[in-house]
Amino acid sequence: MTSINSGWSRRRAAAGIKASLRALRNQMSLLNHQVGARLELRDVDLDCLEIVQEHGPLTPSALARRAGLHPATVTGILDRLQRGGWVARERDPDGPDRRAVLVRALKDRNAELLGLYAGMSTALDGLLAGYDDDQLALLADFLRRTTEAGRTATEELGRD
Amino acid sequence: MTSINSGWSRRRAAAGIKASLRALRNQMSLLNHQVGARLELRDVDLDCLEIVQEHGPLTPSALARRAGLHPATVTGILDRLQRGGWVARERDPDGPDRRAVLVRALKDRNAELLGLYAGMSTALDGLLAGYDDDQLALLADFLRRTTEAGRTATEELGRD
DNA sequence: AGATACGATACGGAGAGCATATCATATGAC
DNA sequence: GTCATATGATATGCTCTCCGTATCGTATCT
Repeated sequence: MTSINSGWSRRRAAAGIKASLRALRNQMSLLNHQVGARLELRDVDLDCLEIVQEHGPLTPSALARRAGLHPATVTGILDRLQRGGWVARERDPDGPDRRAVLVRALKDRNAELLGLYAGMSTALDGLLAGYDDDQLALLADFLRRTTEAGRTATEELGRD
Repeated sequence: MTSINSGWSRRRAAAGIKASLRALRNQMSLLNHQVGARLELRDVDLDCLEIVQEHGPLTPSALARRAGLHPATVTGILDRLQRGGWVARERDPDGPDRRAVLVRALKDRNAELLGLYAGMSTALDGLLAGYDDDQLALLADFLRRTTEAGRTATEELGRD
């Protein structure tokens, strides 16, 4: 009895978490859209900027692969990001591949960006204050592993 | 001493969670992008479809407000979603406002959509199996409250 | 009733995204 | 080495998206 009920309630709980995850992604993307509008950047520009900030410096083609975009599309995105002072294109004449360009995230406008996320950041601070250290660690670990699962799933869909 | 160290480590933990949240949003959007590509839908189409599925049926203008888009843009998005059989536009001649259109999510292609998310869903099932009921409840509550915080932050940026 | 506001969409222009071409550089076979 | 082929980044041109505005129908207010 207990095990049956338990299995059923766990399934419900898991489904609920998946739905919440979808809703969260959607809401955060809506927030990103507002932020991008203030900065005159497209959603995809912010997506790419985030990749460069987290995984950069990298080449435009590596960025294109990671973002699932055509290399020519990335050229246009980088033009906008560079024009706005968000990234720099670096060519290294002494590098191993002189065709390659390295895209590096600049910090010049970080404060501005942080400012636009301030509302969310403050709300999160308040929310997180209600958790003890163990719970925070649990959340961090869950987010990290879910992201990793997302990366795998994305790559699987991207192949072919 | 302990309180100072504790405060400092909590701050680090909170910052880490915020960064993980950003990375997670980004990765899930990349996954969505791949899903959308398979369905010949733009990212924004999937965003809107999700809103309709979760908060619908609603009018195009309500959807535009929620998504932070121009009403004319939503017309085009709904054209694509309708053409693909994802939503239906309903006009109710007996409704309180005969100008209004109601956008309703259809279930016809739900299985197809679920299939594209299957990789992520399975990975999540495995991940969630490692948590007990209390931990699942903690995660669900965190996701729900974070989404709510995101909604507030988005609305604040959207006003003006 | 008339004036005004609002919902949805048509239309046109600016620009995004991408397939392809181009040019420079790398890599491999011989 | 030399030639052929592959690869990185970007230019070019085409299609489609997004959005400002106009339009049409309906609702609301006085």
